[in-house]
Amino acid sequence: MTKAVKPAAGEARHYIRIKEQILTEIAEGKLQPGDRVSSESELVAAFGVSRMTANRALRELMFEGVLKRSAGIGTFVSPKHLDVDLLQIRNIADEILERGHKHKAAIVAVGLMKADANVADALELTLGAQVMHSLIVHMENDQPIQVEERYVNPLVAPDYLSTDFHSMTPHEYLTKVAPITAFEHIVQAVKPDTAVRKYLGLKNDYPCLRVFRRTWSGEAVVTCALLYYPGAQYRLEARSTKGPPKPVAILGEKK
Amino acid sequence: MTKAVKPAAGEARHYIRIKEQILTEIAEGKLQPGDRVSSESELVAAFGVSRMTANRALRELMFEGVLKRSAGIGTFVSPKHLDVDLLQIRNIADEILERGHKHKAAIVAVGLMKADANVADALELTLGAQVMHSLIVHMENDQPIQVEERYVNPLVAPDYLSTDFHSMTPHEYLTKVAPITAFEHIVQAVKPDTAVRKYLGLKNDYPCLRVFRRTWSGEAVVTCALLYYPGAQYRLEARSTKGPPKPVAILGEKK
DNA sequence: CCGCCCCACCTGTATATACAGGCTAGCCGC
DNA sequence: GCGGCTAGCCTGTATATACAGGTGGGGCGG
Repeated sequence: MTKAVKPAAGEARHYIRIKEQILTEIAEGKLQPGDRVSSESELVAAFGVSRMTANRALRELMFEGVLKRSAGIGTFVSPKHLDVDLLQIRNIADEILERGHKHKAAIVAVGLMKADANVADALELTLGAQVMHSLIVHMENDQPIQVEERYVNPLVAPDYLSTDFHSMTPHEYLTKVAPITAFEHIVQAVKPDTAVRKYLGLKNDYPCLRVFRRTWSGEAVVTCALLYYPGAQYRLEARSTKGPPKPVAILGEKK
Repeated sequence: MTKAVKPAAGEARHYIRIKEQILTEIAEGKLQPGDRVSSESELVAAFGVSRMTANRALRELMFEGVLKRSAGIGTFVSPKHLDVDLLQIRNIADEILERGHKHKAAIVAVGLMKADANVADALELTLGAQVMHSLIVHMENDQPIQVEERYVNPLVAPDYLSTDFHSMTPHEYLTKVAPITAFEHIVQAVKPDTAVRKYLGLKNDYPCLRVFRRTWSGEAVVTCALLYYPGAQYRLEARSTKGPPKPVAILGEKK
């Protein structure tokens, strides 16, 4: 018995190394949804850890929705759920990176403009006030997956326009400048207009989720954004006091 | 040392009992946000379990956002259990009545059926278990505005099928029988299939919001519903501490 | 050939123990 | 009086071990 010792200082914890390896293999496609993952005892042999450590790695990945486990059978990769959101606003770049893919932003337009009635209303500014505007297409592995049109309140984030959106998403920048204290989402199914179709490379009648999102920081509206997701899912959950938020079953296009 | 033994058959697992007690004390207000929770070794003494078991209970509650922990200091109740009140599920009949319109339900199908894989998974029942099913079209001023296909867990609401859905919506009945403690929504933009198109009287390529909703009452899944809304909006908001989420501007099909 | 039982493998839970490292209060020496 | 050291409490991680209960396959007996 090799009496496996604590990881040397600076090394990642054992259970984290196991989680990372499994996540890597999923990201690289070596493990596909539905595939069987190494059992606890196989991980014990492979990593030289105790079963409790392997158990913890797998159990946490189950909590996180990555794996499904059932006693007597084994551990399996969950069906991919690209959930756009879960009650907190997530950064699309992070989500893409978590899936092990490459994020790129194509900047279509950035500049100043005068608020029309809709924009002024949404940002709670007066008609004709100067607002900042950006139109960005987010790509996952060079495939467009989100059109983001954003209007920003210059009183809250005056330096917005000088951000390098290739290295930092608008959302990332704004949450750094002004932490979100409230948000509002309005979700609709729409037929995208020709411009959006072009950006996303969609056929004519492909339905899109359109999310209209406003965020506040204290009393002020920071920004409103129009987000178009082709065929995406938009997920949220909540619980009142206890209650178990369980993983996800999709209940597909039944029959 | 009392050589604490496995819990007797039927009893809840030790770590679950600890979690439940803490959650109960939070629910009853004995523990307020920011309060210090018993340390692992105090729980060891109080429950007669090993520290690993107490650790698991606290760690999972941290994962679930209920507690915050920091080494050397202790474990504390997290501020704010996200504002679920704002995210309440509303009854479509009430909404229609609030708009001053007339609500009517057209009952397409009601009955028992065996759960297929998708339904069993969603309701957390075994494959082939009997579930109750209903398919209802909701009308606003005789215009169809929602298709509601619902699967109900008979263990929770055995009398579901004998409800008169003309005078009470399924949702209304179910919330009376089993108060909701958690829910999950998955929203997608879809092209509805021919059946749904027929019920809603839609043209071919009209995009629809499809909401897949599950609700829990305690540990049990009460129901899962597939809701189709033609061109509807689906709105949610939340705030973290204060922050004013104001009414809505739509920022329509701009340009 | 069919059915039943048992065994091998898997996860779920629990225990006792150990070492690490963060944090704080209090003591002790200068 | 003040600064530094230490003891004690706390969480974080890891190990070896044990028993439970679900699942499926193979072998054996009728």
